[in-house]
Amino acid sequence: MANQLDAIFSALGDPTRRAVLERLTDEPAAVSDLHGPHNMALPTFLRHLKVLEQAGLVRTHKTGRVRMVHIEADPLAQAETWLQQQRSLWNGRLDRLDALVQQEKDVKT
Amino acid sequence: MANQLDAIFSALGDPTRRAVLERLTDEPAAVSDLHGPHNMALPTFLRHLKVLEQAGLVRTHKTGRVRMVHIEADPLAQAETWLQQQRSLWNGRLDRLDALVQQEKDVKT
DNA sequence: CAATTGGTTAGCCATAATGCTAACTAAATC
DNA sequence: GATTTAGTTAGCATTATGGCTAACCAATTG
Repeated sequence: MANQLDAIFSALGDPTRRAVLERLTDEPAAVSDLHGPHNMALPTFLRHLKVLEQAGLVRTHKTGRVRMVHIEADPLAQAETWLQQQRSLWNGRLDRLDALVQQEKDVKT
Repeated sequence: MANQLDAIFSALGDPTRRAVLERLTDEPAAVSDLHGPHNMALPTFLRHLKVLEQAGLVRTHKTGRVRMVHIEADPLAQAETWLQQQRSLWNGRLDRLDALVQQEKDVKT
């Protein structure tokens, strides 16, 4: 995937993965704990985790036989920034439209 | 796809589609104009547009033989809201951690 | 040290996504 | 009315994604 944003947004485009992130905003958790509520085989679930990890959205470290997973705020912020930029450009456009309308009004009076 | 967010985030997870949206924040455009800068066959590009449309990110209407495409702000806002919620929960958690640390300090003094 | 627990690896299958070309329709223009 | 232009539809090939089972390793626990 070319862009970092590709990986981030793609990762977010799956309900299982978003649910994992939602859970992780609360506190870090072990792989099995995260797996618990999701009705799928563990290896399948593990691959979702790997997608999140490769997008940089979570990090993990293993101690003993337990792997702990914690959320990483930065990539979420990146995604948010892109969206905000779109909105601000969009708003800028609306402002310019507004200005045009004003101009029209001014001409007519 | 279960959730609306699935469709939105998945659609955003592709550089061509994000580029189209970036272009459309400026002003609406015809299909061919949008296609111009992208090095792919028109039918392929059309399918990207369809993905954006099904996610509600753009709307189109055809007049004569030209189909105009314009951006739709709402779904972008939805995505942004989800990200903001995650961040605010995350911040809440940091605040609680902070409180714990403070408590520790207080106990020690 | 045997059994359990937590996680991992490998391999398979089905479906969806992304790219293409070829052939077509319908509107605009010459 | 013939030609060009804008878009559409159909069909094909390749790769990515999301699910599974089976077999395995390594750390705990009994």
